[in-house]
Amino acid sequence: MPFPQTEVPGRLQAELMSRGLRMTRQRRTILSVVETAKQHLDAAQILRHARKIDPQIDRVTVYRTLALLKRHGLIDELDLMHMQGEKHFYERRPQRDHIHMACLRCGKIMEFESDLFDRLKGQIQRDCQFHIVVTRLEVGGYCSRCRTAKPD
Amino acid sequence: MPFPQTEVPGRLQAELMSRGLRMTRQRRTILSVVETAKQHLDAAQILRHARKIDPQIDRVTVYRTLALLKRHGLIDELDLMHMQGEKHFYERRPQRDHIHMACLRCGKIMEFESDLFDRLKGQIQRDCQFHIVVTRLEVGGYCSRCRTAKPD
DNA sequence: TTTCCTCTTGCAACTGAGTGTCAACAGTGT
DNA sequence: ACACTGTTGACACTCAGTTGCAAGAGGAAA
Repeated sequence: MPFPQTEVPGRLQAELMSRGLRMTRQRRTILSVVETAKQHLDAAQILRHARKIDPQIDRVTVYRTLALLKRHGLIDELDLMHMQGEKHFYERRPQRDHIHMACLRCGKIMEFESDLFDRLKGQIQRDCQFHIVVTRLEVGGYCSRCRTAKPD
Repeated sequence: MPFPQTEVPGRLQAELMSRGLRMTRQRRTILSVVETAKQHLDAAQILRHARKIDPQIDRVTVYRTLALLKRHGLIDELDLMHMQGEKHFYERRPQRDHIHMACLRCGKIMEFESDLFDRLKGQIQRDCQFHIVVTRLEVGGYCSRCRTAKPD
């Protein structure tokens, strides 16, 4: 996911405010959690982190804030190939889309940017006359470490 | 999704039997539903269709059979950008992977095959030394009919 | 600073997809 | 037909996410 250090802290908050949305104590908390996350977090993990800062925060507020951020295109929702049940994971939307690769053996999530991916998106827009808002490319398989000993 | 008419009827059943799995009445029913589906169906829809053929069939059996087919790589599971809640949709695994495009306005699902997509997968395998088992590329946006009048 | 409007929150109850357990059942090879 | 073993159906359960509503809190205007 985008390195926290390459991002301006408070960017999500600034974006929401510039859109005229109310900046509440709870939203600030949840935004800071999402913004400083070092892995992909699901809603329950975001709630746990947020409660370390503000123990009163409710899980409903987390869901609502994530929905808000998603609606405004500020975060992306990932499934990570449903490797850990049906939960969804979240990450700040990066400058450039990337691919998520999930190792079916060790569970590691890897990310990959590619010109071909960018070109593929361009082809879709042109050939299908489809205006792309969001993309999600997830790949399941075996990472270099696990591929030599893959199951069944 | 792959046109039913281009597929050998009973292919899924033949595949499962060749893998030494028991061919029960219920499995035959569910397989035929999946094989002849004309759109992407979720588990509940597959159950409903299956019950028209065999009213005794239980939803647990549908879930178990879908899991079996998925485990054997005979069907793919789709999220279709979570446009209709959290349900998952299923389709026979086609010869060649394709991209799913979901119109955020009218809900239409379109499919697209692309050499660039095939090349991208090759690049991932090479550059990341990642052995790909399954891919899912879903795109959300606005189709040609809806793009002129897209919301907010 | 205080007021007031409106949006947001927390709570509780709910929904709906999917899972685990276990006794009864039914394929399949002999 | 038998017996072994994998499969099914019923039921209760889990867990992510949603809804409705009264109370609370931004923040713009006075």
